[in-house]
Amino acid sequence: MGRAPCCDKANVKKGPWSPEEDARLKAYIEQFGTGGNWIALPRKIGLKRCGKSCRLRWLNYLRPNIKHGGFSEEEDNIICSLYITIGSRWSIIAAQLPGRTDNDIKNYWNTRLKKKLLGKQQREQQAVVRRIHSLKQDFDKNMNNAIIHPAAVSMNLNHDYEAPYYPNPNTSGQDVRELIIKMGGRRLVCCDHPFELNPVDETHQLPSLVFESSNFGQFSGDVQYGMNNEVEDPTAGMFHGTEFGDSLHNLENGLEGLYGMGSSSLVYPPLVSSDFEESFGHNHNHNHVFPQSTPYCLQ
DNA sequence: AAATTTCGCAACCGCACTTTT
DNA sequence: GAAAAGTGCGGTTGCGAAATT
Repeated sequence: MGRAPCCDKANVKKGPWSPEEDARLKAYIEQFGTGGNWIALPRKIGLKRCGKSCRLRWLNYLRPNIKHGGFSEEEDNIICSLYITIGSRWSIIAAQLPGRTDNDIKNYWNTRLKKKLLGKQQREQQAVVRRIHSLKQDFDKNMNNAIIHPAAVSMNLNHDYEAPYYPNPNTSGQDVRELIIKMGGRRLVCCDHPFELNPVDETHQLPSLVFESSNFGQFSGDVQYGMNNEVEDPTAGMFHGTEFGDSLHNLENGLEGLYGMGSSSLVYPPLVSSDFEESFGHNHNHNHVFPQSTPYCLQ
């Protein structure tokens, strides 16, 4: 047996509200409140409307101090940051913006803000690619021919993205640290399984630098077996410690303290705020590129 | 100027959850 | 504890307005 309908659908008016209906609903609620029962409300005031429809009309349009349209830059930024953090939980987002309704924010996001953010991210992406390219050139010059790993070349990358950069195993942690600072701490990934990492994942961001223990082992394998995929198992040459262990150790030391976390698993910048972290938790999965988490700013 | 397409938004729908009986 | 009633939420729809062809 299905659920009983909340009202007699056949005898209920649908569609836009007339000014008379608005006035009647508003006057009643202002004088008597909702009485804690939306279903009974339309009968009491002689409206041929579903109780849910009355509730929606009141919450989204008639109640006092509602703002419509004219979203400020600050509101845009709050919505974007929260959407990135918690997704389409419009009621929670609306609770952060006095006078805004979840419906309004949802509509605004779907029709305008999403496009605005997307356009901004594309522009940023292009700027970052250009900047990183020039930084890499500097870095290469300074670091005595640091390598771009052949695995990065073999990744079928869209031309909009820059291949991940695998630092020379002899690079010191301090040098890497300086490079990261220059890059503004963006899109950094350390992971244990680089070949499982989809470079253009759900964040649509490619890590600029891939640091992980096996980079060094793989480099060793290339040295040992050649650079042209002669090695059947790309992870065959991986190893830890020994001759490349020191540079890995240096690298991790260089990263530690920079973002409050440094390990061979994942490095990412701080979250939007500690409040969000408290409220919604955060993902520590390995192989997961954490979205850039500084507040979005659309100016 | 007319026809067509796209956009913006109010309102509806269905479902999950909570409260009441 | 179960069923019914009520509430709240997110996704979707439909329609008028604006933009484009």
